[in-house]
Order: sequence, then C-alpha cells, then structure tokens
Amino acid sequence: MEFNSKQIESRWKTYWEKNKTYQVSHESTKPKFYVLDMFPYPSGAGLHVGHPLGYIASDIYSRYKRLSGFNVLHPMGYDAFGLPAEQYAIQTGVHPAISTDENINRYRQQLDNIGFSFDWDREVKTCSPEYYKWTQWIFIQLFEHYYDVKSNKAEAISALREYFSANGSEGHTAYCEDPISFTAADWAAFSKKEQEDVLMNFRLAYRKTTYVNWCEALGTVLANDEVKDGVSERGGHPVERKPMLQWSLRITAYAERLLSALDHLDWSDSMKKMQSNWIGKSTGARLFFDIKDSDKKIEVFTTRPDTIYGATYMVLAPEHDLVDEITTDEQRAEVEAYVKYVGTRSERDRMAEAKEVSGVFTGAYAINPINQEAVPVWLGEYVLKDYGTGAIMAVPSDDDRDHRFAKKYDLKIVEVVDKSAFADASRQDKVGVMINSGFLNGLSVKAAIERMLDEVESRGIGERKVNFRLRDAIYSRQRYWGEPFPITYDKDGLTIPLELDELPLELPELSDFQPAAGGKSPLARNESWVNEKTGLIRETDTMPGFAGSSWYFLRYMDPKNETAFASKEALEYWQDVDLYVGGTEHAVGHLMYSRFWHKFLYDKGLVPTDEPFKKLINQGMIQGVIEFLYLKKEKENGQSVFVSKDLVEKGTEEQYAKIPVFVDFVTDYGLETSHLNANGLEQFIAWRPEYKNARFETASGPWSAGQTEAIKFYTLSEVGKMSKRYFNVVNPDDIVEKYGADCFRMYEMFLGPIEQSKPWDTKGIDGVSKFIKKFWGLFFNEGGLQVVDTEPQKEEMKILHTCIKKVSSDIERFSFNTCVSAFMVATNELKKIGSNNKTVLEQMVVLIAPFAPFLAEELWSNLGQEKSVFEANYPVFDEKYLVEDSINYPVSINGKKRAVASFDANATKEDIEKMVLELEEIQKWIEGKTIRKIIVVPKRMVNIVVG
RNA sequence: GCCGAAGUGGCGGAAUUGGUAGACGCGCUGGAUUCAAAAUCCAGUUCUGGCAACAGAGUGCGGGUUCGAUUCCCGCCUUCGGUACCA
Repeated sequence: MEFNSKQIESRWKTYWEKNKTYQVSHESTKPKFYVLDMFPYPSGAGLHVGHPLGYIASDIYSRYKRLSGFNVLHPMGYDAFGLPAEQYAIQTGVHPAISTDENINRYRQQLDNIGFSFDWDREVKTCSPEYYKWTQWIFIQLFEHYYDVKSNKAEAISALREYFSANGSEGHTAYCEDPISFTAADWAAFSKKEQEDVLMNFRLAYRKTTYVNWCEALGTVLANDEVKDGVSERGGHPVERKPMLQWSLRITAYAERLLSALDHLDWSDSMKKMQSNWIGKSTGARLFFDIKDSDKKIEVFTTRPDTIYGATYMVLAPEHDLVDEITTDEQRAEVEAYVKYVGTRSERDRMAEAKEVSGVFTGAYAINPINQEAVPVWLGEYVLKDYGTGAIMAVPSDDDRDHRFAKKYDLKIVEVVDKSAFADASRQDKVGVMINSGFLNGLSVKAAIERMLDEVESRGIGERKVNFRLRDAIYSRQRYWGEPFPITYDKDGLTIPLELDELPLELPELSDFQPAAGGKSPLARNESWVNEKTGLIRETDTMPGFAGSSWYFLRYMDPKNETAFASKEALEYWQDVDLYVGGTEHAVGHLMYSRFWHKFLYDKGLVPTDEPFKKLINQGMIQGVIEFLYLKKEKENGQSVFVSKDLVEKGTEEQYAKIPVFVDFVTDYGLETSHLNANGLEQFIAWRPEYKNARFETASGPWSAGQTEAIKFYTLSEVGKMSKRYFNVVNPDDIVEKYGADCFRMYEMFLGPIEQSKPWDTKGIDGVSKFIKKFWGLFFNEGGLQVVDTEPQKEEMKILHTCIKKVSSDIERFSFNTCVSAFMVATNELKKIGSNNKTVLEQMVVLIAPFAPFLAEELWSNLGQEKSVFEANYPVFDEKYLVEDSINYPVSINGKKRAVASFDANATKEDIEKMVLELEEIQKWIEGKTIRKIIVVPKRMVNIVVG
C-alpha cells in the first residue's frame, strides 16, 4: 500500500476538527502545561519556511507533554497592529483592517497545512476591539498607579494624591527621577492642572517631551528602520530629531526587580545576560558641578568618583536644557551649527562613531567641586540626552572616548591613576594607585571610590546613586494602525482617562492614512472623532507594537471573557507559561516589556505569578540566500550596465548598486558559481522591464535580449533574511504540497539545532521523504498491512528501547534534529532484521506521533485503534533491554587511537590494563618504549602513555 | 562602537559530564535492476601519500592547560541577531 500524504492529511485534519481533539479547558484534574509560541505579525508576504521552525518544535513538545499525561495549553494568535499594514494602506489605499484580515486568513491556512495542535477556539488578534479593550484597560491602570519604593510595588495614584495633600512632598516614597519639593499648603494652592503636572512625574504611564525622527519633506515621523544613513529610506530626504510631547511607560521603576528576578528564570545565560546588560545597573555617584557666572548646576552621574581630580572638562548632550543658557555669545554661532548637525544624526550613529569624536566648546566653564578648578564645558554627540543625566564629567586619563576627545580638541589631561603595576590594563580598567588626587593619593582605585563617595556626601556636593541604563519606554506613535489611547484632554490640558464601560475605544474609520499636519497621527484629521465628547478632545496618537504583545499570553487563558482580561479561575489554573519559544530578536524588547506588565499586574493581584515565562527557548532564524546583480551606479550613454560578478574588481564594489534578483531565475543559487544563464537573463528582464534595454557584461562578452547561446552572468550570493524585498521567500505550502506536512515538519527539525540560524536549502528533504516511506513500509507491503502480533525478539526490543531512550531525552533537551536521526536509525535497523512486530511498531507510532502526527494517526488506526493516537500513553524506557555483555574500548597511545578491543562488561581496570598490553596492534607502538601510565575509563576508553 | 550567538568533510549537521571526530541525511563515485530513464537496492566517500596494509594531517586563526581538547582558558578573524519607532 502506497503512502499518500494528501489523503491522510485531509482525513485527519477533518477528524481533529470534528472531534475537537486539541480543545482544552482549565476544568481538569490533570497537571497543566502551557506551551507558547511568539505570535506572528501577519505580513503580506505570508509565512515563509522560517516561521514554522519554532512552531513545529513547540508543537512536538506540546504533543509529547500531552502523551505524557499533561493538560496542555497550546494557543496561537496574531500580533496584528503594525507599521507595514499602514504603509501598504498609504501606497494602495487598502484599509489596514482589510489587508490584515486577508493576511491572517492566509496565515491560518498555511498554519493548518502543517498540522499544529493549536486550540483555535482561543485565537487572539491584537487588533480586534474585544482584545484591545483590555490593552487599553491595562494602560489606564498604569496611568492610575505609581511605584512605591517602600512597599516595592505599584500603588494607586489616589493614595499619593492624599499623601501630598496631607504632607506635601516631604517623606514621600514614590519613585521618580527628578525630586521635587512642596508643602501641603503649596499643594492646596496648586491649580488642578499644576497638581496633575506634579502627579505626571509619578504615574507609570505619563506624558513627557521626547524625541522623534522627523522628516520635513515627507511630513511624517519615521521609525528608525525607515532611516538609513541619516536620510529617509523612501526618497532620501533629510531627517532630524524633533521634540514632541508623548506618552511613556515608567519601566525604570521596575528596573531592580526586572534584574533580580532573572536569577530564577530557566532562560539561557546569554539571554539573561542580554537582559541584564540592557537594564545596565551601575553604582556610583550623582554629582553637581557649579557653572561659573551662573546659579545653575550641571548634574552628572559617574561610576568613577575616584577620578574627579582628573575631570578636566565636561560634556553635555547637544540637546541638554542648559545649552542655550550657558553658551557665550562668541561661541553661539558655532554651537548652534553643531546642535543642528547633531540633530541630523541618529542615536545609533552617535554611539557607534567611536573612532571619530566630534564636539564644540560652549564658552562656559564649570567648577570642579573637589579642587575648585574651572573646567571648560563642551557639547559632544557621544553624550545622549536620554541616557543618565545627559551630561558627563570627562576624565581623559581613564576613559577612551574622553581621551580621544581631549586629544582632538587639545584639552588638558591629568593622569590620576598609576597603572604601571598592571602592564596589560586598558585605560578604563579599575586598577592601580591614585596620584595627583589630593587626599586620595596612594589609595587603590577601589578604596578611592569608597573614600570619595564618603567625601562627596559629607561635603554635600552629591550622593551615592544607583543608575540604570534602561530608559522609560516611549509609548506614543503618530500612526493610525494601533490601539487608540483611552485618554481625553479638557480645555486646560488636563488628562482624563475613559471609564471601563466606555471601552473599547474603537479606531474610527478613515480612508486617508497619510499623517496629519505637523506629523500628527492621521486620526487628528477625523475631527468629529477627536471632539466626540463635549468639551474634551481625544488623544490622537496610537499605542506602539509592543502594547498588544505585552500581555497576550494571559488572554489565551480565557480569550472570550467580556468582564475581565481573564477570569480568576483560568489564571489560577494556567498560572504562567511553562515553555516559551521564539526568536532572539525579541531578547530585550518584547520580553522586557512583557515582564514589566506582568509584574505590574502581579502587584495589583491580577495574576498569580511574578514572572510570565518560566522557560525560554530561542529558535534560530532560517535565512535565505539573496542573489544580487551588480549594476553600475552611473549609466553609460543613458544605458544601464550590469556587470557579471567575476568582472567586478576587488575594491571597486562601491561603484555598483546591488540589485536583488528573484532566486528562482538563478542557476546554482547559493553557490560560488551562482549565475544567470540566457534563460535566466530573459526572465530577469521580463520581470524588471525597466532594464530591458540594459547591457549585461560577462567574461565572454556582452549579452542583450534575444541572444540564446551559452552564457554565464555570475551573481553575488549572500546569506540573509528571507524577505519579500529580497525575492527569496520559500513558501511552506509548496513544500507541503510536494512532500507532505509530516515530511516538512521532520525536515525542518532535521536541518539542525533549533537555536541555531541556518540557511534554507530544500535539497536535503528527499532523505526525510525516503525515511517516511521506509517507516510506512515497516507496516505495509503491496498486499496491505503486514504486522505480526507475537512476542517481540530481544533484538527488536533493543532497537525500540534505544530509540525510546534517545528520543525522549532529546525532546526534553530540545534537540529535535537528533530525534529525527534516531528514528532513521531505528527504522533502518528494524528493516534490516525484517521486523514487523505489532508491539514494537505500536510503540514506534506513539513515539513518532509528536513529529509526524498525520502519519501516526493513520498507522495507529490501521493497527486497529479506535481513538486518536494522542489519547495514548508515551512509551516508557526500560534499561533492561540495553544491557551489553561486552564493551568495545578504543585503545589510544598518547591520545591517538590505535586499536579497538572488546572486553567483558564486568572487567576490572586491572584486567583491562593487562589485556590491553597484550593486543597485537598495540605491540608495535610500545616496543622499546617505556610505559609511563595507563588510563582506563570504565566503559569508555583506554589511553597508554609511552615515552 | 557596545551587548549576545555561531564557525567541524563538497553541503546540513553528530559527538549530552574533557574520553573512538565526522552519527544521520544530502551530494558525489561505482555497481545491480531497466530497451532506456525515473524510482529502488548494494558498496564507497575528511584531506594528503600509497595498489594495499598503513602512515601523516585535521573541528575559523594563534597560543595555553591536560595522559587526552570540537568541548576548558587567553588573544584575534569572519558571519549573524539586537542596539530602545520593523516585527
């Protein structure tokens, strides 16, 4: 009987749907297990073969857990708000809701093709009002709370309001960056607006001025992604940093908890490290420098208070509030030009430009608070406004960047640490002995830091401080396709949130998605919506992509609840995510925000756990091969000229643009010899008609349309993202169509370790396809089912249990590629001995079911079972079938293998030492040499050391 | 620049705690079957030398620790991901 994947798949898809095989409930006596995938953004390109990699792995794990007796929650949904749908709408006029819906339908079909065990009754879409009602609600909760550093959790803002009215600011324990001071009488005298402005410094969701990428020519705010080399990617227009009043989330209040809780998570060390570096805790001092001829002070944070004597100048961020005020008239023109220049630079570029620093002198001087020396105040782009205080004390002797800056602008350098005892110490290493530092002289760096901290505090020029690199999350987007803020403002600018019964605040209909005047969200143009409530106007910005994705895993627990984001019962039962599978690209963004929201909800008693994701597995990216043609940037006599890769000389690449070509046109794609032949070139110009008159230069002369002789126009192959823009997307549908879903699933796993990135290559899939047919062939011959129901042979049980042992332990350690190998080995061996024993094969079916669910169901029912194979129990490994009488020992001389010898499994070390020396193959190696040592590792190996 | 990861045959990869480097699969070579091909089956396949037995080299590069290193340590190189408004 032939294996027919299409028939089998449609039969079992129908069966699963009809019998609700994957539906789960929290009303269960079984132990729970929650397996979650990072839900996809439904892009217009559809799923490519990279997306399902993690889904297949988590599906295997879910099915394995289910067979092992757990009640497994395994849901799927869509992160459906986002920029691409909006850009598509601007280009084509298609409403984002429509294109998103189409994309979701396509994704769903593609996912269904692969045979996942998702409980689709729990699907969530972040763009549906039933869902974002609760995103908005959580936002309002954040707005209504502050972080209390004493109780170490979020508290109601109403409590803080009461405190202020009774006590003023004195002794309050609310987290805030900039201390403010007022009395109860002041508070009472404040206008309502002034009181609210004060409270904005404490709310977990608050408004402040932050910077955006502003593109005047396009009249819009751009994402960092849309800015390349300081200009807009579309059109190449200049982009500048522009201040805007925007909503932010005070994630910094949770920095310490986000950091310390990492210890208890079962995440990879590298992932924890990335998170902890992102939070970036450092201990040091907050210091104030007086400004000469001014009553203002410059606040800095330093981790090296020991080096204050070496602080010979200061650097402010060009956006620093004091810049305007302290700049002298002689320097003003230069400063203004510099500030303008820095406005065109991206934050990334400013930080990355380590070799070439830039800056300008403000003309002002600050007073070093320790030695009262006047030091010049400079501006430098390497100091960022939003990081720390936006100002630094520069110590050129002990900091690389400060040193380069001082060298370039000829500023004073005073050596303050003698590192002569540490030859290979770098400039910033905290080692050595203090010199030229007054009362610190002679102290070690470590002791000097402590001594100076004491001094700073006793003199009242600063204080000890813990600083975090983590910044508050900017939460406003000047876009249409996102959650509307449930916020209105009155005529005084007072912020008034909506009530629960007014939620969800739905996105209004719009037909034009261009930004409104002044870079505002398109919503601002819908005046009837903006002014819907009498006397109040609505916030027109929308929430960012991470809003909906910060809590979706909770909604899956109870996705249809209309009175709460999820019921207490569901939350109590499902608790948290036991296994979360997703890409490292979310290492800091999504995972950090989700943890923050979760901790906030935990503080409010709304979720039962402090952390959302117990265990995290990162799947690597499946990359594509991108094929480029070299096109000369300059046209020749008005004609475009493409040049074969072998004719492009090294070092001249800059003269060429790299034009990606549809990979299907390319012969030998991905290889060094990748090229377009005459047919490929014809396809290329048919596809890109703007190049139909172009010249194609190859080593054997130029090619032009119509020429058919053998020609090789070499292309450049690079490994990179699989993406629509590179025309290299491989669709899983095509693979499933050709080889079947089971084969696709197993091949994706077979490609390599789940956490590793690797380029997709369809070539190897035949091996897995052959394997599946071979496995099927163990059960059937031409006549039909051929299994015997007799007592299994010892050899058969050994093959089975070797496989059980390998597969179950490898699933537990997420090594799915080696599981596939183990199935191949077992199948080859069973076939070799001609086994078709029913007991053995039955267990093999259950074993393979998580990997190849369709195949397993079909075989299971053929073996006479009436229920789904997923109602079965997972096979249990029994050591007794693997016991060996003798063991093969490799025998090495000085670590190099020279022979293999078989010894009794019970042989002692001494026996083996003796027997080894008698081996014939070993004689010639030890002849005439002294045996210095014999190392016997029982059941592993022998090494003879001779000399 | 900074943070994180990876680098093993022609290719994807295996080697779980420092103990037989190359499991399994692709590709390739030879053979069987076939009028022929596809499919299937059998054998071989790290490189160098050799008919062979065998010998030498070998896990990105350079050092180190060890009886023994793909695995641990130090220093580099290359590629990938993130770098706060792509998702």
